[in-house]
Amino acid sequence: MANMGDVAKDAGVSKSTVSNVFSGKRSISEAVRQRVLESANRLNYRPNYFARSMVTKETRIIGLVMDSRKVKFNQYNLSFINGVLRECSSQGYRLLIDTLPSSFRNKVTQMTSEPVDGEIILDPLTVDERVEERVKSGRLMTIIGKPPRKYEAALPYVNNDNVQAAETATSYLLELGHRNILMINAVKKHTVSQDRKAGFMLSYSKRGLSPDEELIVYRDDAVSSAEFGYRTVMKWMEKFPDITAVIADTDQIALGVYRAAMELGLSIPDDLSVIAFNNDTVYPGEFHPPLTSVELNGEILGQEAAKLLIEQLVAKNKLVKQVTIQSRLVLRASCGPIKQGFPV
Amino acid sequence: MANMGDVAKDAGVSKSTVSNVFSGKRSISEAVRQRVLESANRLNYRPNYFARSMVTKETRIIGLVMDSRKVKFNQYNLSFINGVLRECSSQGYRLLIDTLPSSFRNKVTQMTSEPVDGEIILDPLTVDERVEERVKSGRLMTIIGKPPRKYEAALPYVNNDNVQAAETATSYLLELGHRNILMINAVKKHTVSQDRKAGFMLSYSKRGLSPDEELIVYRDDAVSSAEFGYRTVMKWMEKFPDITAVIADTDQIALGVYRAAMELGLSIPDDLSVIAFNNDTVYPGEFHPPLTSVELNGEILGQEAAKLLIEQLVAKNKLVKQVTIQSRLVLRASCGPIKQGFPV
DNA sequence: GGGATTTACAAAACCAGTTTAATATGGAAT
DNA sequence: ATTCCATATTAAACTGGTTTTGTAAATCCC
Repeated sequence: MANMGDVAKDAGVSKSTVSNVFSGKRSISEAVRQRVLESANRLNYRPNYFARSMVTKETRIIGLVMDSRKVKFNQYNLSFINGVLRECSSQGYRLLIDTLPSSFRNKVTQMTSEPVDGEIILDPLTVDERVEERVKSGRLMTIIGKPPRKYEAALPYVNNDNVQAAETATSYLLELGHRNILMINAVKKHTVSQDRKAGFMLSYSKRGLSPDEELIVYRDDAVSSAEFGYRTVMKWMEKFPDITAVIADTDQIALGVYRAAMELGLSIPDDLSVIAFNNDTVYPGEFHPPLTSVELNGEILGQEAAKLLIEQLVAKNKLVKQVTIQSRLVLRASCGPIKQGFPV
Repeated sequence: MANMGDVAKDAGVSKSTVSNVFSGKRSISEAVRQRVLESANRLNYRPNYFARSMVTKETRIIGLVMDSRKVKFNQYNLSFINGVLRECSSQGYRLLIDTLPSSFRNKVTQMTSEPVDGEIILDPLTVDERVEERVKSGRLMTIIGKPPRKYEAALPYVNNDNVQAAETATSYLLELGHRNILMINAVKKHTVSQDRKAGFMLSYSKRGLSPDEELIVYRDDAVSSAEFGYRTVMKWMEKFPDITAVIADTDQIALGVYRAAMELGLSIPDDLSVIAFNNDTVYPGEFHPPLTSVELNGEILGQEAAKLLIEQLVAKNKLVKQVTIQSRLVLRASCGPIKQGFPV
């Protein structure tokens, strides 16, 4: 592979001239420019990515960091990624998926700086060592979701207003007369579950009510979403037969809820109302009856996160900015007023 | 940020000693090793990724190249990615998503070598400039799917046996007595559509039959999958009311087919049999009746592709290897024998 | 028309690592 | 005691770019 020196020699100019042709930083006469480009083309030369990055200290690569224990994107992550990707592509950044297990990364021989200008963190936890580590070494990042509380004021992030979202969903059901609402929440260690719980509680307390906290269930990430939704409803309905509504963490959970309802002979929405938080549904028309849901706009979140990060990268005077995307409740046909008359 | 020289000075050793501590290439006495590591830790030092890569000529990054016109992964791609990711993670490679539009990449000031050791190409086209370009500059790659014909013998790839898969699906329907089968094929310019067509035709011709070629429809990638499936069935059933079976490119297409069937008052499988090619279904239980499908194992394909690429990267004596993953027809409840008696 | 500024290019220093060649030390083998 | 060899360490060269500094020629300004 030809290098800059080879091209310089071939074109009969100095290395710095070739450099300036390719970086465009200093002016070069058109005649020389053409001669250099011609030589470069003949020698099939392109500037070495690393040599350049090493001295400019800029990689034009953004890292995407996910929970290091799982190495698998789900539907939920996919929407973020697509948003991030769109922004990266339009601003000329590449996206590096960071999945190396920390066991690997901590081996002395593997220990290196990360080849990125900044990173986007997915699925923040209430105590998150990925964040700790990056704060400590002063690396730039943006979080999708709410950061661990101790960094909430210090880090840029994009998030839905999850308290609000949960409150809206809960209030809708309360207004329909439901009182025993099963809340299938996100995984407990994820920050989002705290906000959802808060919104849920808030909605009750604003009406002078208080929910049975046993009806707040946290997802177990070892079980598949649909399966967890199914099992939870089957189990809880047995213990609390007066449940008349379910709020599900995702539409995939809701899928399991639907299946359980069918199996229990419960009609949706007559016997059971269902709402789900969701990103961009894959199969929007696949629920019968269509699923009432809180639209979370994952793709927008991803795009805004990338935008925010890149803004930080190019800014000289850093400032911590946080973006909130409002979600909205989309009414379809899976919720109805509570049945009057005798309980089942 | 501290560099190797700083650490060397702090630990009272030479730069090359520090280098060897971190690379593990030459032996260092335990006492010195500890001293260096301590200094490094105190100075919060880690070796610079680029400086190292520049001289070792190894990045331990794999590129994932998708169709540059679309900057969006679909469900179908997600399964590949997860497979690739799994392999990368276990072998210590990072994954770089390459989405920069060629308009960007071809600007002189943006022209650089790619910071990867090798690449995985998604959705190969019958004429594919991404492949051309990489072959010309001698870059290592592995393709998921069948390469353009002219490179079929020259490039490593992993693929399903798509001729076989299509033949199996078609034969199953022909054996059930169906003769007018609507084939909703992949996008025409994708190589996979050619193989699917071949298998479809082959199945007919083996029985001395020949299909109405008007019943082979190619997907339009401008329309969403489910929507395309829906529209196509609505349109074709009007023109060819004697269609009794549909083979769909993906399960998402099948979703649209189901919807169309419902709208037309056709019962599945009594009036219409449906088969889909699919990767890892997100909602396996979501079809009523459950969808008979050709399981394509996207995740395995992705993993094998990464394995194949990494194998190439570390091998001294290059050889072109191609991997075929057999798919299998999973019978569920969406196909049945053709109805006897009067046509509708 | 003479000084100031701009333009076009080159030489050398620099970025942060690795690799090579050279040297010192200690132990085993002859 | 001398040779041989393995181990441990270093100085210097090298990777392939960019940036700084320097300088000659061209253009600008009054």
